[in-house]
Amino acid sequence: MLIGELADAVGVTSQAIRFYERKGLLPDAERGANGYRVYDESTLARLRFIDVAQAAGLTLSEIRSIIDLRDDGTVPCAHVATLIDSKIADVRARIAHLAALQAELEALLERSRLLDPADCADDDICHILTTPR
Amino acid sequence: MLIGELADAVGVTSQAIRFYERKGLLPDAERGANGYRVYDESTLARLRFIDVAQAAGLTLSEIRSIIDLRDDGTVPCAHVATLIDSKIADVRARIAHLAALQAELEALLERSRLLDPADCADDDICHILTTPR
DNA sequence: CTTGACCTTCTACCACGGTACAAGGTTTAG
DNA sequence: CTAAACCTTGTACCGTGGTAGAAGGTCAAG
Repeated sequence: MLIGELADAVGVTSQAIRFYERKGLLPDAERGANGYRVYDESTLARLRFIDVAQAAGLTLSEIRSIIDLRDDGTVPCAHVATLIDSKIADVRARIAHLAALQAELEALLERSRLLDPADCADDDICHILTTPR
Repeated sequence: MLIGELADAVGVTSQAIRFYERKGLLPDAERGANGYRVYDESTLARLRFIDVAQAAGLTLSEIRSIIDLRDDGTVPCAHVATLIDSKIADVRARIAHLAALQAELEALLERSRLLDPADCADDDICHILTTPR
């Protein structure tokens, strides 16, 4: 399988595959006589794994840490559970932050309905944002 | 007021102020005889505005769009209300996305407790992530 | 007169996950 | 024989919000 075929099979670009290789997410590819990268099913599986792991919100370097364990012969389950655990904490924190921001923005929008544009002084740029609560 | 004093007054670095100037968030500063940037209160106010607007989740280019209207002599209220409105939609979408991710991660974590590491086959890298639901 | 703390410009770099060339080699079909 | 559709490498760039450093000018205190 050539890089373009692999790319089509997984739904990424050839460049992305080379990028993953450079980042150590894929092993250095076998080469044909012409220097072209040649792939088998195992790379297909690994790319699908990368896809699944990304969908689970893992970064490429986190995914790499899993793959590295695997390639060392270690079963990465415990590490993956730890990653997922801290990712959950991370997501929760981001949700809390965004929820607070949303409440703030809704209050601002409400205020923008109550304030009169004519009261918008030049030196505070925008009284919707700068009027103290 | 020199750039360092202004920076200290607002709680940002001198470099950040030069950065804002380059990005058009601050007017090109007046210069003293020695070439140093010299500021008055209006820049202080503008920096505080940038701070408030950033806290409201606006990007620097959105903030710039507000400032540009102001400098054109337009009262930016309607624009700001629009920005806030679409920012709310944006934040809501991100929260929904993160909430789905959180549910997914929690399901994965739960599964990691049920699966046996010994079942973790070599070719799927990590059965916690790849086992189909 | 020197030392230290400022200031100036310009350039490069950080994470993140790629994308977009350019300049060349190969392969396949017509 | 040529055109297209591949492949190779290397490098630079995207947005976001800055930070870091180099190489130099200025200013106040002692």
